[in-house]
Amino acid sequence: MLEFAILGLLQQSPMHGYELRKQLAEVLGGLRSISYGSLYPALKRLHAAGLVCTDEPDRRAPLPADAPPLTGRRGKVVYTITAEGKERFAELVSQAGPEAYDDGRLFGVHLAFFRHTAADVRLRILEGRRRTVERQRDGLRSSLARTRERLDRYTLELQRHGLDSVDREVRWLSELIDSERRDPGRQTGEGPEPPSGTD
Amino acid sequence: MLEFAILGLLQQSPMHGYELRKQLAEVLGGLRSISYGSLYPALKRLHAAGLVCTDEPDRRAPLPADAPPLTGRRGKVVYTITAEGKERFAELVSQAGPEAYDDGRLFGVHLAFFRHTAADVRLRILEGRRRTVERQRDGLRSSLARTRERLDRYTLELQRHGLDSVDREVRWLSELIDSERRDPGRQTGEGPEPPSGTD
DNA sequence: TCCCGATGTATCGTCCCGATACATCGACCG
DNA sequence: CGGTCGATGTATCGGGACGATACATCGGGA
Repeated sequence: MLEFAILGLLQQSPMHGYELRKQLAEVLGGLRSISYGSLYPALKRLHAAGLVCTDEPDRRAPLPADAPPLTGRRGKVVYTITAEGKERFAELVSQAGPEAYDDGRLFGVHLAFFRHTAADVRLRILEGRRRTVERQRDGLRSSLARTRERLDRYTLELQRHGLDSVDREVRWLSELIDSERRDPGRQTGEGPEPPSGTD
Repeated sequence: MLEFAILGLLQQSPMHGYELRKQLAEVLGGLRSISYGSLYPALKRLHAAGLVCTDEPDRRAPLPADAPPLTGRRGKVVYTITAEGKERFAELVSQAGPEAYDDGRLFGVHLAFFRHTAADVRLRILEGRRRTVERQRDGLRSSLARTRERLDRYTLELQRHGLDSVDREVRWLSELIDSERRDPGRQTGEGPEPPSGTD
């Protein structure tokens, strides 16, 4: 998930971890920002996989355990996406497996990079997500109907509010889907499928 | 968090892990259910801490690494809360530190056990949560105002929807708080503070 | 009878998080 | 001129939660 988001951001321009985190928070909807404990390991994984590279020479690897803990100049590290990284990102964008629908955050990241996504894949993702949320809504609704008498006021309120939220999300997704259907080619931008290519 | 929820459920009646998971999903708002990878380690921690006990004799500990992987009868295990567990739960309920407000799930669990919670603590928790969500809302709102022109339609929609959600949550909390203020002693039930005790 | 799905317990590797430590830089102030 | 304070910036650690998976039991239908 995080890797996907990082690749998407680095595709736009090279960045520091710090900056990356801020952009990430912005893209993710502002409410939940990513922690450094997630970000740096993710960057390390991406670097190890050759999907990003750094301008930092090699001050990273050596450092034996007995050295005083990193009291050498620790400069900024700018991360840049590689050609493999771009390939991988395009792959992730176009595949959009069903796991993208269950996790709201992964869906959010996908949505944030929709301008890199082909119109048919966009529709697939939106509908998949709607299906997931609809299932949640139905489960919640029947659970609420089943347990209406057994539960106290607070639990009931919590479930009512939750049901209202998912219900609104379904409607929101439906609006997005409708608008997508009305005007499929809206702003694909730089997707891997130019509109002239009819496969 | 999970420990808190488990103790709260076991307080009502002893249960299997499987059953516990279903109840948990119900209490948590139905949308996100807990996985066994969380549940069983949590039960193990609680058992190690002496907060719950099992009816299972001791088929658990031995089993050296070279034995064929657990081909002995593995029966159901009923977990029961201990006296220490009840104490701990009452402690967690009444303390309700500020960390309860940041995490929506922890807040949800607290809310689900509000009938075990004293009225003043209830109010404190609700207001703390509202403050957290208000901050989220304000941050999101200003971020949206700042970036309105730079972002594409999809990201904007995502943020608009997110803002709408937190806004609704604030209003929902405000209604709960108002109703709580109007009628503080509503249904404390079995809280550790009987209404006659004026401290 | 035999298999299949629901029930049920348990672990593994992985991801993510909060807390923390450490380092650099500019600004403001004495 | 120097000091410190907050923003910027990199990095790790322990722990919690998750998905996937394995294993076991039991009832019912082909």
